[in-house]
Amino acid sequence: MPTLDRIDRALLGLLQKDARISNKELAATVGLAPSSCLARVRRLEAEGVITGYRTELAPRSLGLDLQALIAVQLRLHVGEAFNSIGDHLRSLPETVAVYCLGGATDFLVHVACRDTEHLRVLTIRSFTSRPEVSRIETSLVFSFARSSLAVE
Amino acid sequence: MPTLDRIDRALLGLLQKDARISNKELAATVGLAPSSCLARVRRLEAEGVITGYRTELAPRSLGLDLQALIAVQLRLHVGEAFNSIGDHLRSLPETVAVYCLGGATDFLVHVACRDTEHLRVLTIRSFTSRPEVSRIETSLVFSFARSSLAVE
DNA sequence: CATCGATACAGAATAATATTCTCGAGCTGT
DNA sequence: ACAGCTCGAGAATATTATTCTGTATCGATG
Repeated sequence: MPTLDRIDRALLGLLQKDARISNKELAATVGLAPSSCLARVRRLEAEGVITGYRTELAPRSLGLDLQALIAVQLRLHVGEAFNSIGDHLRSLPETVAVYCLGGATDFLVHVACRDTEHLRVLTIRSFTSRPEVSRIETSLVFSFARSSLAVE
Repeated sequence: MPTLDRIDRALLGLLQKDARISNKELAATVGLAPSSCLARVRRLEAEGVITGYRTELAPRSLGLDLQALIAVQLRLHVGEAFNSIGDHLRSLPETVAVYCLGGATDFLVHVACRDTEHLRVLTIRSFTSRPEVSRIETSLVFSFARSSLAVE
């Protein structure tokens, strides 16, 4: 379990905001030499603190004008059903994120669709017609904002 | 409204998976010269198709072992309340993501906490004690997976 | 049908950056 | 004090990003 000092946290804060910041600028901002800075980042990657670098896209630009959250209740709450439906949900091209939850709702799936017809077909074909699924409830997403984790 | 051709989509697919891929490798994979490839990426950024490059961290590594979804219902459904509470929720250091929803729930907030005590204090101090908030319902997040948007 | 203009790409040249390697400083425990 | 360790700096090298220029292609127009 890695221990993160002040410099590590500064690096993580900067990288969260801009994953493509150059190592040189990163180093200058935290007050390290580029070589030392690079070693730190490599270590954070190797230790699993950094799990990936992702590019964020505007769904609108891809013709995905409609986002929804689909709450899923399973019929049987056995391990197998959780795994199979979980994998299925994650593999859908419309899926943005999948939450596995405690409580009345078993899964919550964030999806991005072209239009209401696309969403309608999706819910039927990939949700309610699955044998593990007992019922679903779909909510429209008006807006969605991601936030950086506090590293201090 | 930008139109994306086959190469643009290939670039977006690759960048989603690894935001730090080098322009050289990107170019080689899609079959362009580095200069042309860079021009495309710059254009995608300028057009707003690419909204940012983010580094994904393991919450566990930051000592955030407990994630929750907090469903928020407002007392008054007026525009002002939506804006003020939305800004507030987004600004919390514990916030991972904020959804503004249609339906019974007005906001759904994904938070990451150190432990149950942290979560308890958070819900009271930053949620139920806000005047705009009517009631909240907190669900434990067992697992959370993000997915890439389909660009095809 | 020729031509103008715009767009997109390639390739070379240059600037900037990443990466590796070696060295030395500071700590720790003996 | 000394060996062993960690961590960072700085130089050298390799790789990459970026700019610039020329050329081909396509579409519209006279």
